[in-house]
Amino acid sequence: MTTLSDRYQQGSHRYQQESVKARPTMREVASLAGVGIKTVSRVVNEEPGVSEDTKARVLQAVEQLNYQLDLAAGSLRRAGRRTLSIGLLLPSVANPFSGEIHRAIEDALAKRGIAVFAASLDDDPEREKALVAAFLRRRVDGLVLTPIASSQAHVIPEHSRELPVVFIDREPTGIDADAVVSDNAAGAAKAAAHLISHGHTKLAYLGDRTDIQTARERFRGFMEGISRAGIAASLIQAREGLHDEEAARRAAHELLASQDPPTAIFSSQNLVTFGAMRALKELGLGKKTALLGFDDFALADMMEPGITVVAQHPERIGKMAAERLLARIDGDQAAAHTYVIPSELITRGSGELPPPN
Amino acid sequence: MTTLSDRYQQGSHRYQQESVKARPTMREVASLAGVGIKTVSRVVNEEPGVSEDTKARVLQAVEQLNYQLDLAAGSLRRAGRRTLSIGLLLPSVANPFSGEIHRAIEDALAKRGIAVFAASLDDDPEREKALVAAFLRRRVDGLVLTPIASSQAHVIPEHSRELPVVFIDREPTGIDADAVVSDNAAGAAKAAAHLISHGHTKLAYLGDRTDIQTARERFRGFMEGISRAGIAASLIQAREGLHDEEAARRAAHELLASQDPPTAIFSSQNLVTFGAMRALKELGLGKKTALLGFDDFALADMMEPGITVVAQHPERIGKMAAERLLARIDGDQAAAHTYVIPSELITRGSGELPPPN
DNA sequence: ACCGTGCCTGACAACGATGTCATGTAATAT
DNA sequence: ATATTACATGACATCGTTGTCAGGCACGGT
Repeated sequence: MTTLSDRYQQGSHRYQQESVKARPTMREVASLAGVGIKTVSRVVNEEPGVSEDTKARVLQAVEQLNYQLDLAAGSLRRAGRRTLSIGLLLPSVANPFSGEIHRAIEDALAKRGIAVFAASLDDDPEREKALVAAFLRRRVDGLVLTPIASSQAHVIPEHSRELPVVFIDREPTGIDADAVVSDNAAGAAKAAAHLISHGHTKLAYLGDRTDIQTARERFRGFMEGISRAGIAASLIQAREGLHDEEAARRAAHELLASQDPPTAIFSSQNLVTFGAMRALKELGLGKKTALLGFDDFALADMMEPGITVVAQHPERIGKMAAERLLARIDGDQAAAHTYVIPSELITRGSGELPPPN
Repeated sequence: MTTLSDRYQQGSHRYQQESVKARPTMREVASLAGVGIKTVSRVVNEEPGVSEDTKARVLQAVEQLNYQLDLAAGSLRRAGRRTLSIGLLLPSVANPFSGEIHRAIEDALAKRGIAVFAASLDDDPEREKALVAAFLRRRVDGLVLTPIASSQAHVIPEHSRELPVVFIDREPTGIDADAVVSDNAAGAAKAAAHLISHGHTKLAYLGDRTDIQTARERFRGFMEGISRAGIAASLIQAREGLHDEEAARRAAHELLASQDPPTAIFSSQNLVTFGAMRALKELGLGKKTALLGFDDFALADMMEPGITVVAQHPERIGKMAAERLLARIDGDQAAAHTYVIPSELITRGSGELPPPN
């Protein structure tokens, strides 16, 4: 039944029977302070209705024993069974774009004392399902996730539909929930228009795997930008399904070394942009063929020439996702909505190179 | 008493009283399967001693109700009170170096079904203390943390000394625990030797804040490398306390624009390297003054010239930290030990530029 | 027949906290 | 003086699970 096992092998951990006293419980604090256990609960949770006097006594006992509330135990009984934790599912925690989103979410939730479980999906639908299940078993108060499976309908089980979920980066399918995404199509269209405005007509499109929704959106937007400018789609050379740097490098290399090479390249994603940069460098075309990438990256301005990009705003995506999630946790019952964070064209040189006359 | 509040404002979340049935409990599964609750527990935890027959019946009920075990509730009673979660404290989850460590740890712990709470410290001792406390309240099974406070003695409360903790990147102070670090001093010495072997004698050292242990180690190692090569320390221009790119840029700019500029620069950290690269570019010295940075980074090989670095191995640090943590969780009582992950010099051009003759 | 010996199984208490509710006490209104 | 109200407090059941332990049953050996 379990695809990824979620148990815990019984270890041989022995208790240390030394002088170290065990973590104190609320009961012990209560008896030290000479009050009832419920009063301690009120004090540590800053609930009203405790006299200053008693409160001081309790806090003193807390201090003395170095008492730490057990949130997990409390959540068992707490209204709404809140655990003060949420699950965050990213393509990979090692991915800098994801990292920025993660950070924005952490900051927004820290104010409310909510901790974040993070996990990496690797664009694998199996993992998506298994990790969502793992977080559900931990009774997280909400989920922020980058969907990958073709439908999220079976990812979130029936009885958990009331669980607040916000999708990021990509819109979900088969389920009705908030989403926060970049304006992928509009951004790509903007890129096309920019290259065209610099005189290019022979454009190349390098795209990611087509099972990724954003990749499809960017392709669609790019082609719309092309057609709006009155350029024949037949002039466009498109290569899709490029999921890593090496594949992108090869594809770019082939295109550029062909009879009739494109004069400008649009790459739909970071790794693809890197691959294209490599190919351009290999062929000595870095300062001749225009390049415009989707996604900003560190040191883009330090390249020769600087790389022009359509930048997304991961920190705004993260912040918005956290806000929506909090609103849902607080009971917002409004209809699901997709929030679009506008992208921004940042010119740095590579996208402004003119075509050879 | 609480510096960073860790409570949860009572929301106005209303329960949906619709047809959606609540999350099922073990008791419900038991009664559907016609068995005792403990038997269900045995089955879902894959404990031995249940007949195939009963097991099948239970699994069928689990399936039918879409039952999900509540790990938090279980951990209340479970031996050793394991929560199957750990806390990870990084400089920032948005930092790519931290991201790679994070990923390695996640992968190593996922096999055991352990989830990771991640949080960012921003090199702030206050946050370190508050976040450790927050994780302690969640009864994590262990902690992996990048220490920042001058002593960790008061960060980990007395009664939690048995809690498995592994420090990464920097060694802890005032507490006896495992640590996994890079060979900072040796790596920096290697860098010094490398630059010297290419004929440089007028070297500059650009370093981070001196309250950061690794920064001090790298400085120490660098100066040792210098003196081992028989070069007078007076020939070295050192600037420390550079914590961001802009400060590093300014410092590098000043040094390079002085009367007697260095012919080679060693930068002790990523952001410092970026600042130095900027200064070199501004002054048109990118292909004249040698540069060698501590820490590898994306696109280092795409620069003109490629940037030579002493690369750390974040994925190995993360893996080792996770392994040590698991060992401690499983009861390993061996004396605390610091594991050193060797760094690696990667030559790409910038570090091999000769001094002007 | 009788008694161990395993193997399955479930009743029950307990984990550490919070929600409910009753109680006690002091302050205010009548 | 008595009734009313407000506040402070703690006893108790309870959240969903796991550890303990005792009981029932079938089997084989005597």
